[in-house]
Amino acid sequence: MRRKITLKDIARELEVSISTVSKALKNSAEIGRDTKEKVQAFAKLYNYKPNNIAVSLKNKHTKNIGVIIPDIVHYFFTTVFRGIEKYANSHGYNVIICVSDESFDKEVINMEMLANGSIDGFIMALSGETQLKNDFSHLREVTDQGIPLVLFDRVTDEIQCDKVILNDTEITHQAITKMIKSGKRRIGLLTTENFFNVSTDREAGYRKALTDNGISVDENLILTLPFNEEIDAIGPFIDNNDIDAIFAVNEIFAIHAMGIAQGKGIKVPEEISFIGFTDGWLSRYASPGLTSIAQHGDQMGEIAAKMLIDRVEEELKSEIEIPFRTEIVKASIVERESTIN
Amino acid sequence: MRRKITLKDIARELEVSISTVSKALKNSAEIGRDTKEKVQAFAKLYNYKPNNIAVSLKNKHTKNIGVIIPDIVHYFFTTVFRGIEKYANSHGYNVIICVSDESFDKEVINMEMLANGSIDGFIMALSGETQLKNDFSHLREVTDQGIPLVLFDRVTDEIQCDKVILNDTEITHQAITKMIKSGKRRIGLLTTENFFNVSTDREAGYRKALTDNGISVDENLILTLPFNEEIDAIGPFIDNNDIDAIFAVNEIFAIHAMGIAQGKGIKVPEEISFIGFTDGWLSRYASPGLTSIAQHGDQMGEIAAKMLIDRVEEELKSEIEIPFRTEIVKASIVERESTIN
DNA sequence: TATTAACACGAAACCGTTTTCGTAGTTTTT
DNA sequence: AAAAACTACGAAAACGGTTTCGTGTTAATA
Repeated sequence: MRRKITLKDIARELEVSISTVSKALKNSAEIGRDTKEKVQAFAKLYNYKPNNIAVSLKNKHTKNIGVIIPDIVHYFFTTVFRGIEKYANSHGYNVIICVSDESFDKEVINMEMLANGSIDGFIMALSGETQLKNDFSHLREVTDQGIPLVLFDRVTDEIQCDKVILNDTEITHQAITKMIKSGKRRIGLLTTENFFNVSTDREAGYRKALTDNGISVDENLILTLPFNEEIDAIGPFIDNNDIDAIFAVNEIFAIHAMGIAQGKGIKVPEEISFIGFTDGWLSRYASPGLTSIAQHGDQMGEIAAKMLIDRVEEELKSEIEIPFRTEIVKASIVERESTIN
Repeated sequence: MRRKITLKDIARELEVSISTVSKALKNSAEIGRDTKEKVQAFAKLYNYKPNNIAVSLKNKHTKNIGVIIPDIVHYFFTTVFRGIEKYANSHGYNVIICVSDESFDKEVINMEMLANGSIDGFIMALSGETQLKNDFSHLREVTDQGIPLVLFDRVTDEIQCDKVILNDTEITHQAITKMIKSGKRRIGLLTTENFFNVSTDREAGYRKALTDNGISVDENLILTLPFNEEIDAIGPFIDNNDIDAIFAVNEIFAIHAMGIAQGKGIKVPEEISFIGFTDGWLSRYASPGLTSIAQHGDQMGEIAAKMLIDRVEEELKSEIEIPFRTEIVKASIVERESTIN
């Protein structure tokens, strides 16, 4: 079991000083040709790699970024994560990921674990509980310390930082308009408790699309489903409201509702059509295929990672403050067979 | 922008030495009551938290574990990850995750990035390319350095380390036997190139189940689908072979095949039944629901994390070598409507 | 009262780097 | 030939902790 070789080992072996070795390996002009070659050859031979931890301690930055998301077994978040990881890795950064599990406490604990030197900055989407409690002191704690933070998707106006969001309202407006254009009038909305900023935004798009098209909003057509998977309400909801289309704020609700409708023998999309948020595996492989809103998670992740890393590296070299930005990713509608084209 | 406070700051402010502060905060018996209380109060007031990096450098372990998986937008891997993260977090460890994207090179690069002090050990599933090339030198590199490694699911006999695997052969045997018991005789197998150990094992279970039940294996009933999503072959495969059941080594293949069969108007499960590996969202929300093999990813992840952390912490306190173990997780069959009960 | 033990704390080494600064020895300049 | 300027390298501080060991004070023992 070969132990890792250090600068000190090389220095001792080659009878030069540690500083000489360090400089030689960095190709410093201070060091003579022969010494450089000797050191570099030796280092290569013994496969020397600098110890990341020591470098981090010295340089005061770790090349790690912390990601905190509410859930990992979730299509959208995994695609965002993939985008983050891709961008980060190609820029020499590693990603430490923590799952808050929609819990405020876990979110706080995870942030505290990472905020003590482990990472150069955070990328996160707020947990459900955090949005519900409306308590962001842990975020402020972190930004006050000068640790860069990028929020994505589940964001808040309470915190001044970089953000990446989707044009939720707009894309919902488009989707609902599309349904109306295809002749639908009694369009149901399946949504979650509106402490989620995204639910609120999507509902706003829904309402505006209806009124813009001269249809008054029937509150009975808006079904708020609880946090857990309590979805028995969908059946009666469809039956009692003469519904001819359903827009759902997530894939699961949409697929579920479509399954229930099909079970009742209602024809999709002629009698009832469906659109759901998140263009994931379920939408793709449902039968009929589910028309859905592609959130371009990979793109959101890459943008978030770029914003964060740009800020981290800017802060290293200059003292000028970069203003906070909010980038908006444009969603798109992926048409499949659950809607009338 | 308050900077983080250090031991040195506290020492200066309280006019004691750094070592006294350090000991006081650790409640060392060496330090007097009054001094301890003074230091602890001050530390609490200014929210002192030790710098992780400095502690890591000193202690030579980081409380980080590295996870390398081939894909993140993938139900099974995310559940394993969730298990790892849960166990690790509750034991004070953070998880750095890298995605190899089924690429040998990325796997190597990721391992090298992390193997230089960033982590105390690895948990990984081999990339497709690695299994194809059969080149595990990067793993050996790491184990030779004494860095603990746990392989899960996609493993290899070439490397001596802890492993967590599924009883692939056995559960496939059970599933196929179940199909036979329900009257099926022409059972198709949808599989991938057999450089994946899991594909090989599952195929072995398939073959054995048939012969054990007195059915000879018809090689035409085994369809090997390529790495990408080239699945046009499924339609003709069903048509030409008088197939009455299909077992697929993953969820996507199964769902796809079921969709194609339904498109042809073949009745599921009466005329053709389906079982797929991975009990994910697709299986749950397909219509009819897909009978599937639950791999208990959370459990695999927790076991892997426990094996790794146990080994890391054992190595800290004693020099005795723990023998390598292979834990086998028992899959189970989740029955839904795509099979005859 | 002299000796020993217990107590409370500080100095310093150490983890593995990076980086500033000082200085022999050599070369160039005048 | 003396002064100035390079060249090539080493010593040492620093990053922020942990830990060993030494020591001055006080309390207990003989």
